[in-house]
Amino acid sequence: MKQARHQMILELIEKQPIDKQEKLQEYLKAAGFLVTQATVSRDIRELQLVKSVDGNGVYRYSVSGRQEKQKRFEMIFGETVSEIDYSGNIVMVKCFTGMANAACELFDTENGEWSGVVGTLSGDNTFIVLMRTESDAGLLAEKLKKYVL
Amino acid sequence: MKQARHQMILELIEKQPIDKQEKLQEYLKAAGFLVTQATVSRDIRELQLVKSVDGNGVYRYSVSGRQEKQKRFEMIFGETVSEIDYSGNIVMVKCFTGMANAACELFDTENGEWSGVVGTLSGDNTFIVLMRTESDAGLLAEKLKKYVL
DNA sequence: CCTGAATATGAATTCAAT
DNA sequence: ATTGAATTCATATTCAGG
Repeated sequence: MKQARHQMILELIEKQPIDKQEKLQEYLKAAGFLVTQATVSRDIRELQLVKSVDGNGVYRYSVSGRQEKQKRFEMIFGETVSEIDYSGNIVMVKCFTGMANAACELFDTENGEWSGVVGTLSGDNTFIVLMRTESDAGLLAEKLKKYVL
Repeated sequence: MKQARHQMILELIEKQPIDKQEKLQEYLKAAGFLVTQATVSRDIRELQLVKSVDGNGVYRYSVSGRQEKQKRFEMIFGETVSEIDYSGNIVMVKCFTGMANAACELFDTENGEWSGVVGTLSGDNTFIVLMRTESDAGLLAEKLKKYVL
């Protein structure tokens, strides 16, 4: 139940500006989800939504910047990277031809997420990540593998 | 007064997690700004801060994703681009040597901000933006010029 | 664990004053 | 235009029950 409701909430808040939980609650009711404001409050926390203010002075719930960034990363990384491996303290990221630069830039902009990164170097088909230690390399490789489709 | 207070608020919320306006109010008092919760509420709206939730379940006020993205764009674009011009429906963005790809990628990721963009093409020192119409090109050039230092 | 009802807490707004 | 005091409104939490 909760799963589906969360999904619906995400859809609802991106379609129209919703400025209060009560309103969201109504939309949910219309979609067949009978819940109280208390539940909506919890859902909003769990989904890490934020009540932001849009230019003028209009409040609306929306997904956080972090989440958008993360989603974007997952999507693009998955579409450009074909394989991850590592040896010693170097992680090798194999990409579809010509995609390595883009993938590498993407990886770089996402810095702050990764720890132990010394630097990156990109060719056409592959980029490498030089890590502080071998164990850092292993951990990073594991993490990145999750994004490969 | 308000200007300085806004600045202080931005500094305060990034130093420590602040989960309610009352707490922000106290920090402000410590910094010599005597205001009420009502004013803090207004400041927060004017600064477009959001109350977000960080991984665990900890609320904190922070600057919105949009703002961060915008700041980042201004900073990098200003540091990589040297000159903007246009002719017909093409905008030419001259960059410091070797920077064009990065600047162009940055421009692309900021899509949604620009209207009338057909596509981009990057060399080493320059990238071009093909626009729908000549007037689109003029408008974009004007906008982008503001970011050149 | 998930939820609702009631409640407590937090935040926005109104109204008046400057 | 900016603010504070009081108020209303919105949201988080508590507590109980499934």
